Amino acid sequence: MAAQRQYAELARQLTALGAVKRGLARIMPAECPTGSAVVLGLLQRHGEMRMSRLAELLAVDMSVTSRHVAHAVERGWLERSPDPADKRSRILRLTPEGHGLLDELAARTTAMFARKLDDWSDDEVGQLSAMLERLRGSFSDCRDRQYDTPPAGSAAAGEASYTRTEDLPART
Amino acid sequence: MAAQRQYAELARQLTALGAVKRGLARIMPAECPTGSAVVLGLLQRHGEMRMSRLAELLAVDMSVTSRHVAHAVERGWLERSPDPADKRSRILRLTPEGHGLLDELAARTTAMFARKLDDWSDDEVGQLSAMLERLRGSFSDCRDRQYDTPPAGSAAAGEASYTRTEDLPART
DNA sequence: TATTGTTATACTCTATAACTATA
DNA sequence: TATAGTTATAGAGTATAACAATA
Repeated sequence: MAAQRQYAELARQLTALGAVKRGLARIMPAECPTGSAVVLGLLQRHGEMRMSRLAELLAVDMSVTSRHVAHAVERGWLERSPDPADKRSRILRLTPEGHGLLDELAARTTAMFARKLDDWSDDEVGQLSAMLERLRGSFSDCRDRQYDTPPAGSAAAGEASYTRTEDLPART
Repeated sequence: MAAQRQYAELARQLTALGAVKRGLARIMPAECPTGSAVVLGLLQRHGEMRMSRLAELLAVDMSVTSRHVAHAVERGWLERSPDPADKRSRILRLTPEGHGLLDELAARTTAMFARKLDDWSDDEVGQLSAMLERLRGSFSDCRDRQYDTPPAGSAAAGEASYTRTEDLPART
């Protein structure tokens, strides 16, 4: 539990991160907006998966995911094959072109960070990543219930995943 | 200087921050998008100023700043008075309504963070803010010069402020 | 001629809602 | 009836370019 001033400061820092994100956006290769890059990155990290799983990892609505994926498919970076187990679903998989683009992306981001963060130690970069990871976790946890008494043995902050905005618990 | 893997991880964490920012966006009062909130916050923190200075603090193009300000002026949260020293400029100043909205905003963000980050210590929140501040600094520094030899006594990373995209040093 | 600020246009990311196909 | 995914539409944030007024 921190003081109000600290929360205000954190909010300011977070909303001011736009410049950093635009810095990342500027180094994207042609035809590849950040959205595509993130999709490819998740497929690289987690392997092939279905749309719904990807939407979950992206933490955006599935309609958004669908568009990002369509963009990448049109450019040959990934393919959608039918899921034999469920004909409604499609399996997403990186193509060789997708892997190639990922290599290019890694090279560019590394070059940029190496330049911008040349006075950051290995450890400091790691600490920032870790804190951001934790921050994301704290926000996606279901700490939204402003109901006073969480059911007895409460696992209130347990697993909960939504791939669609409608599935979210009521906002107020 | 960190390893490539760490840079990739940092890039991932940064691009995945959307969910957190949307969390903040959701608690905004009616008619008040995050853009307005940030503008008001900067005026509260730094006092009255001109458009160009605000654009600099926001780190966005002045055309964007102009729209955010117009939105806030239309709703009575701030006023634009002519600058006696330069008839091209306008001085921005918070109105009482603007101050009132800022109070409301502070209350809402505090409530949200207190709920979401209830297991973060005061110190941890402070550390994250500090690292984000430093990150922003590292990115706005003019470390973009990929020209090999910075002029002798180089103050290459010195003061540099742009309020307009056109004013930026060539991108490649 | 350069600078301050505004406006018009376009692009990216996102959500909501309506729809199709399958379970 | 519910779920997986797509598409159409709209809103927020941003940049670029053209413009007006002033320096």
